Amino acid sequence: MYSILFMRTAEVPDGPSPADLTARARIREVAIECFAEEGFGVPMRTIAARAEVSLGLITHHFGSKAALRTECDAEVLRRYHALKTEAIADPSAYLLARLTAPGTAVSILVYILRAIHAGGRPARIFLESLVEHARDVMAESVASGLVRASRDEEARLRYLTYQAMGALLVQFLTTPELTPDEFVASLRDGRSDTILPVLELYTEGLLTSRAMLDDYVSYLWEPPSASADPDPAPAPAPERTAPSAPPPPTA
Amino acid sequence: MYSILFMRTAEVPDGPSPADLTARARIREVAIECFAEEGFGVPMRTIAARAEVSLGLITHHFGSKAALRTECDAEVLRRYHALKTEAIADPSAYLLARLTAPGTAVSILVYILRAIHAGGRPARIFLESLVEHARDVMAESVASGLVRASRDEEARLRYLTYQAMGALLVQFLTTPELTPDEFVASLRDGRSDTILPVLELYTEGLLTSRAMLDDYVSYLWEPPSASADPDPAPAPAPERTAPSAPPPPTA
DNA sequence: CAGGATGCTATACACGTGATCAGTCAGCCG
DNA sequence: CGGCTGACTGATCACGTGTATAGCATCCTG
Repeated sequence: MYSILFMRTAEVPDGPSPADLTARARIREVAIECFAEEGFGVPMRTIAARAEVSLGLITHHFGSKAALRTECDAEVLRRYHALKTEAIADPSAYLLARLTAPGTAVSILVYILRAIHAGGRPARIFLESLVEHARDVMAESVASGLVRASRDEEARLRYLTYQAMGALLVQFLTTPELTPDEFVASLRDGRSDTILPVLELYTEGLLTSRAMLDDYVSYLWEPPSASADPDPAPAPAPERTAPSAPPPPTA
Repeated sequence: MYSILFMRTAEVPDGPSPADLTARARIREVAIECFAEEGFGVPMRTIAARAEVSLGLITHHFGSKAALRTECDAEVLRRYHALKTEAIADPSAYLLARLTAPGTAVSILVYILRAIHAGGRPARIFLESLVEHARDVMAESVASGLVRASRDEEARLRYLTYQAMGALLVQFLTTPELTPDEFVASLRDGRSDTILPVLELYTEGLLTSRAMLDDYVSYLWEPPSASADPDPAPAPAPERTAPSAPPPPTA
C-alpha cells in the first residue's frame, strides 16, 4: 500500500549482452559501469582493460575522455527516460522504487548519482529530468487526492527532488566501501531507517503550529515595508509562476 | 518568527587576521579557504602561492597534503563547535541560519559541504557533528511543543540532517560558478524558493491520508509472517533504541 | 664569535594521467 | 591481384601532481 514509496522489484530489460558486441558499444557499456563504480576519475586504462581493448582504441572511437563521458551521459539519460515511460504504463510506480530494482537499473541510478556528484551542467541536466518525472507523478497524485496541493507546485517539486536525491547522495558518499549493487540493495531493504521518518514527515509534518506558514504566506502576499528601505526585506520575488491563490489551509 | 528556519545575520568572530601570522597558521587558513573554494583537489602550489610561501614549506610544516587536510578538518570542526555552543547561548538559533551569516562562517559551511562531497570517513565525522547538533535543537523544540515528537527520534534526526545537507549539497554542486560567498548569499536571500516548500512540508505534510503511516507502524509492531519465511519481510529490526510507544496519532 | 637549530626556498624526482602517432592487420572494392 | 580504408595496437610524449633533497639565511645560545 505504500507503493508510492517503495515497491516490489520489477524485471528491467538488461542492457545489450556483455561480450559479443561491436567494440565501440562495448567500450561505452564498460565505461558506464566504470563511471558508476569508481566515478568519473577512473583512468581510461581501467576502462580499456575491462573492455579488453587497447587504450588507443578508446580515443580512436571517442576522441577524448570528455567525449566518451558525454556519450555515456546521453545513453544513461536515454535509458532513464525509457524506464520512466515504461513506468507510466505500469501504474503505481515511483521512480526510486523502479530504479532500485535489480538489473541494469542500478547502474543507471548510481550513474546519475555520480553525475550529480560531479556537478556542473551534466548534473543540472539529470536533475531536470528527475524534476520532470516528479512533476508527472506529483500532478497525478494531487489529482487523485493522495497528495495535498501546494501553493507553488514548481518550487515544491524542485525542493523535494533536491532533498531526496541529496539524501541519497549523502548516503552514497558516506558508504564508499559499498559497490553500486550493495548500495541499492541497502536501499531496497528498509534497513536504512528512512521509511518511518519519511512517512511521519509526509503525513504529520514536523511543526505543531500553523503560525509560521500562515505568517509567511501572508507576508508573501503583502510584504511589510512597501515603501523604501528595500534592504532588510528580501523582495517577495514571484519570479517564476506566481504562487497560485492560496488554497483553503487544510485542503 | 520563523526564526527556527532562518534568522537575522549575526556577527561571527572572524578567524585570525589574514596576514601577519605565523606562516604555519597562515598556510592552514589559506588551505581552508582554498579547499572551500576549489575543493580538495586544489594543487598545493595554489595554496602555497596564495599563502605567499614556497611549496616546500607546506610539506615541511605538515608533512603531506593529507596531513594538511586532516589539520584543516580538525580546525573547521573546532570552529563549528564554537559556533554551535555560542548558538545555544543565544536562543532561537538554527544551524543553517548561523552558518549563512556573513563572515568566516561561510568558509565553515562550504568547507563542511566540500568534506561531505569528498565522502569517506571525514564526511561521516562532519555529518555526525551535524546530527549531534540537530539532536539538541530538536530535543529542545520537542520539549517546548514547537515540534511533534517522533516514534524514532534518532532516525528522524539522521534523515532530516541527510536531507537538509543533501539538498544544500545538490544546490551547491549545480552552481559551480558561484563563489562560496555568493553561494551562501543566494541562500540567505530567500531567493532559492525553498522557504515556502519547507514550511508547507513541515506544517501540513504531503499526504492527505494517514493510512500509509498507520499501516506501516502497525506493521512494525506486529510483522506479518511471524513464523518462517524471513525473506519477503525485512525484520522489524529495532536495532537502535526501539521506537518509543507510538504517541497518540495527532498529538 | 662559533655553532647549531629553525624557517624557508629552489630544484629535481617519481608517478599517474590523457593524448598522440607511427605502424600492423583484416576486409573489401575495383 | 592492388590498393585503400578502417579497426586496432604499442610505445611515446607532455603535463600536472605530491614528495624528497640540498642549500641558504636568520636567530638564538653558550
